[in-house]
Amino acid sequence: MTYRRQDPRALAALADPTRREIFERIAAKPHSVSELARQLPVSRPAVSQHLRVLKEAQLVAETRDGTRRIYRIDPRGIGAMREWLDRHWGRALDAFQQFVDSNPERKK
Amino acid sequence: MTYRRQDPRALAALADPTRREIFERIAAKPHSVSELARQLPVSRPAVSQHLRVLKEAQLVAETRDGTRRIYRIDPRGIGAMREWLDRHWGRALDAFQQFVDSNPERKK
DNA sequence: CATCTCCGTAAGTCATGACTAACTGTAAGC
DNA sequence: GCTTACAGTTAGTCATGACTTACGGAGATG
Repeated sequence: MTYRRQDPRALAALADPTRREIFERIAAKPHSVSELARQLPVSRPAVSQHLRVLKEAQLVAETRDGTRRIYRIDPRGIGAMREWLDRHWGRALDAFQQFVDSNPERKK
Repeated sequence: MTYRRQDPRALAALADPTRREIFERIAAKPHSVSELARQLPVSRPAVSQHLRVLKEAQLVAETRDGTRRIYRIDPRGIGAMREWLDRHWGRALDAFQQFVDSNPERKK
């Protein structure tokens, strides 16, 4: 039951290459859905679906402008990811250092 | 063709919850394959396959001890992820700040 | 009102990948 | 040698999710 502790959904959201591409374009500059779809090799509904996932992961936020929806970066998502990563970063370095120390250095 | 730039495979590797669990256990302390399989609700081959993905993403490294393989953290994977994240972190904050500034604050 | 553009949703297809069972290989202990 | 624990690989099943087409709703413009 210690299984599946609370983890950033952002990790799974950014695993998909198309979604990463969308996210990076939005990071560079806010975009509407059609704008993104025009630049990408997927249909507009596909972009919509990706945006929903990114939004649920709090990686992007939506604002309306008439019938258009402008998507921009939401800092919370990457913030959560960064926290998760930092928790492991120090630990990883420690463990690695410990491994290096406790091992006789031998050249390949 | 600007599509699919070089990105850390670590992102996709850590998207799977089981793999994340394995990674966290290894981060806490080096483990052999059977040890991990005993603690998790999946079979040993499944763990083996997950470890291969984590190894390819440079998130874990393998050392032999007789017939056992000890898996420990490899700093390169999280390092690459951290770099990727940091590239977007500043940008996200800037964009968000700009959005907040350019918007009339109105109470909910 | 009619129409046009914007967008989300529903339904269905198809590929990917997470999993198990069965197998092979290797080191250690008898 | 035989056996036993260790672990990677293969083949096949099954669920997930990324994509499409078709549709429906909301806002602007005539």
